[in-house]
Formats: sequence, C-alpha cells, structure tokens
Amino acid sequence: MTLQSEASTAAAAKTLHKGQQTRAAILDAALALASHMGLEGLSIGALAEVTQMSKSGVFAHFGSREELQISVIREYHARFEEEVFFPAIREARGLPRLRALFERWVHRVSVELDSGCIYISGAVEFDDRPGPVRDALADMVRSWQAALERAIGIAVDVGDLAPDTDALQMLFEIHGLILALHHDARFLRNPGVLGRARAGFERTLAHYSAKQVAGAVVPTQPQRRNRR
Amino acid sequence: MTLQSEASTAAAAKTLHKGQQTRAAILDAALALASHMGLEGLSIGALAEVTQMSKSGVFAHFGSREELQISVIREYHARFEEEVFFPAIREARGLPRLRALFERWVHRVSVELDSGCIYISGAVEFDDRPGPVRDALADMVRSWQAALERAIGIAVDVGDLAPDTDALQMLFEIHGLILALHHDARFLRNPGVLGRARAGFERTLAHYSAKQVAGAVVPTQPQRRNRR
DNA sequence: TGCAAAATAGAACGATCGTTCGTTTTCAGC
DNA sequence: GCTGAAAACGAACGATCGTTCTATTTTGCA
Repeated sequence: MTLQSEASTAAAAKTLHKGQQTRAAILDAALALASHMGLEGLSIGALAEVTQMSKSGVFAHFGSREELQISVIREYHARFEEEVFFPAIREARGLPRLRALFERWVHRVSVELDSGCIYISGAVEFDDRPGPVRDALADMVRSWQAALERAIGIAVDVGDLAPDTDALQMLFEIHGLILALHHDARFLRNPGVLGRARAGFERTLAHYSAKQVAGAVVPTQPQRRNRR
Repeated sequence: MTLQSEASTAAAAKTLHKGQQTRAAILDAALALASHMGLEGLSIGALAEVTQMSKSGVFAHFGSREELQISVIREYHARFEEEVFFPAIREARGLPRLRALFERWVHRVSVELDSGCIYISGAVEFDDRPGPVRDALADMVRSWQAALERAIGIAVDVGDLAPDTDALQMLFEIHGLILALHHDARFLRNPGVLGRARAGFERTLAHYSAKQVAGAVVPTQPQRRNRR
C-alpha cells in the first residue's frame, strides 16, 4: 500500500528507476513478512507469492537470501529512525526527549499493526548464529542503545537526572521494560501491559531523578496485590 | 552424558524399558539442539545425526514434529522446576525465597552451558503462530509467572514487602530484567551484564520493600556516567 | 531358549528451500 | 520509434524437510 522509504544509500537517484521501485516494494513486503515470521522465517518463495513475482525475479534484486535479510534489517533501521528517533530527538534536551524516545519506542514495539520488532526477534534468532546477518543486526541495536545512552547522559548534564546516574544501568533497566512489554503483549497477549511498561519507566525515572523528594514513593494507585 | 530426568508422566516405570531410555536420550539431545537453534530450528534429521539413529527411528518416538517440540517444552519445564523452582521454594518465605528464585533464574538464563532459554526464544518464535506448541509453551510460562507472583504475595504477607505492593507490576519489572540479561548476555555478548540484572533486582526490591528508609537511595558506587 | 512385541533401519514420497541459467519482456535514452 | 540495457520470467538443480511404509533387528518375558 503506502510506499514508504526507498533506496537508502546516499546520492539518491533523481528519477528512481523501475528496478529500485520494485526493490522497495519487495522490501516492504519482506518487512511485513519478517515481522510475523522472523528473519529466519523469511522465504523467497513466500515473498514472490506476496509480491506477485517469480522467485528468480525477487532473488535477482538481492543476490542471496542473506543479503535480503540484511537489507530488511537496514530498512527496519531506517524506519525505526524515522518513526522513533528523529521525532523524539526534536524534543527538548533532558527528560522531555527521554520520555519521547521511550514513548515512541513502546509504541513501535507493542502497538503498531505489523508490530513484531525485528531487533527483538532477530536478537533471539541470531544469538547463537555468527555471520554477517547477526553482525548487521547487532550494529543497529548497538547504535540505537548508544543513542539512548546519549539521551540519558544529556538528561544528567541538563540536571534532570542525578549526577551519579549510571547511564548504562538505567538503559539496561529501561530496555528490560520494553522486552517485557514485547513478551507479555505479543506472546502472552496480556491486556494492560502497556500501562505496566509506562509505570515501570516512571518509577525508574523517579529513582534516577535529580529532584529527589525524600521518601516520596509515587503510589500510582494504592491497590492491594490482585492475583491473576 | 549425564542422564537427567526421564519419563515425566506420573507412575514412573519400575524398570524403564529400552524405548523410554532412548526416548530420554533423544530428548536430551533435542533440548541441547533447541537451546541453540530454537524450537523451529529443531529438525529430525539433525537430531538423528546427533543421536546416531535413523530419521524414522527418531520420528517413531514422537509421531510428529509438533509432538517432539511439545515434549521438548515439557522436558525443559521439568528441568527448570528441578533447578530453579524446587531448590528456591525450600528457602524461607519472603525475601530469602524471592531472592533465591531470582538468583537461580538468572543463573539458568545466562550462565549455564547450553544456556539458551526456551521460554524466551520460544516466546519470540511463536508469538504470531497459533497452535498446540504455542499453547503448551504459554502454559509453562504462565505457570512459572504464577509461581513468582505467589512468592511475591507471600513476601507481602510476611511483611518483607510493602502491603500496597502490586505483585503483577513487580513481576513485570523483574521479568524485564531477566529478558534484558538474556538479550545483552547472549546476543550482544556484553560483559558484566549479570551485575546489572542483580543491581536492578536489588533496586526493585528496595522500592517495594516494607522498611522504607526515608530518602535513602542506595548509591551502589557513586560513579559518573561512563560512556561506552 | 523361543517367540511375540517393541524398536530401529532404510528407502522413498511430495513439498519447499536457495540458487543458477538461458530466455523473454520491459524499460529508458537517443 | 529504435536499440541496447535492465528487469523479470520459467524451468530446473541439489538439498533438506516431515512423513509414510515395509523390512529387519532387538528386546523382554514365558
């Protein structure tokens, strides 16, 4: 449907030729397919069927399945930047930016239609499988984590977070919230899990916050433990 | 090598016959294989090669690949109980038990040799794939989470945790720490990540703890943020 | 020790996988 | 509109997949 994002590499073609056009269409379908079946579940045959092309026609655009997978990862990265990073980075330095990053991240991971996060599923699929696909994936994830770490560092510099904040520790905990959200929302299909992620984030923020109110515990709603 | 755990279903055979014996051996190999390749990556051919058997010989013990996958899940569950749940449940009610559960969980997920956690990889593989395998997996995960929730509830009753503790929220956050640990240890191969999980757990414990020291922040080591 | 039953092997099946190759269609620039 | 180049097709390949069937071997019990 919507044609979003095309050839990535610099020096974009003026009038993008037919080739790159269909390549973008294939990549679009591949991304949707990989979101559901995983990068390993992505098959050229299925991709050809969806795009109404021949297997060899699809194949020719990438040269190998591995290259296709890497292209999918790169395309996902580009979209992730477009929908999460760039809008959030325009927010004011400090907490507002950090909040925007988290909120958009949450949205990307649990709300969107073709929601399966390739960073997360790919990490599990390739944690024991060395090779260029894993390397490409790890690079993307690391660059995203580095961006988050930078945002946390800025929040410290600005004075929104305590000066003794361990950025990597905070990042680890926030990442955990996202992973738990992905798990509970997509696998267990638990409702209301989005609120849990947000509550966890606010609790983390409160803990690392500079303006430490003595003993204030932010009680959300003081409910007794409710068994499932 | 080590023959650990055999036929699961009650009324264990007195002298376990040859069939169940090799079945256990196959399952043992299948578990190791699934830990590395995932439940979807588990193939009967590869399994036959490892166990020095014919494909049909392996196949006959399970009747279908799906049944094999479910058997692997059940076996993993049994071992998980044996190595995580049962030892921890013997600890004193309250924080000691909760700490033991977490510590053994951490160990199972990140330290052990064939460490890939099938609960975690399976959740990603089957979050978009309905069927009996997904159902079996979800049942096991839910039963484990219920056990954790119970342990948290007991800790509240005993007075180790604040009476207004939201057990499911706390569980969500702790689960996030485990998932982040699994991700960073196995995929990114980050060192020192075990300490991050433990620190996060202690911070969570402190927050939900009953004996709330006013404004005490538990500064770990007061380090400035260290960029990667 | 002999014999039925259980366990394993071996070959073959249809399907799907990624990939190669030669041909044909479609495109873009003059 | 023509022409060389780019793009897409269609058939076939070897490999592997789960599964089925029939033999053959091995086992446990009388």
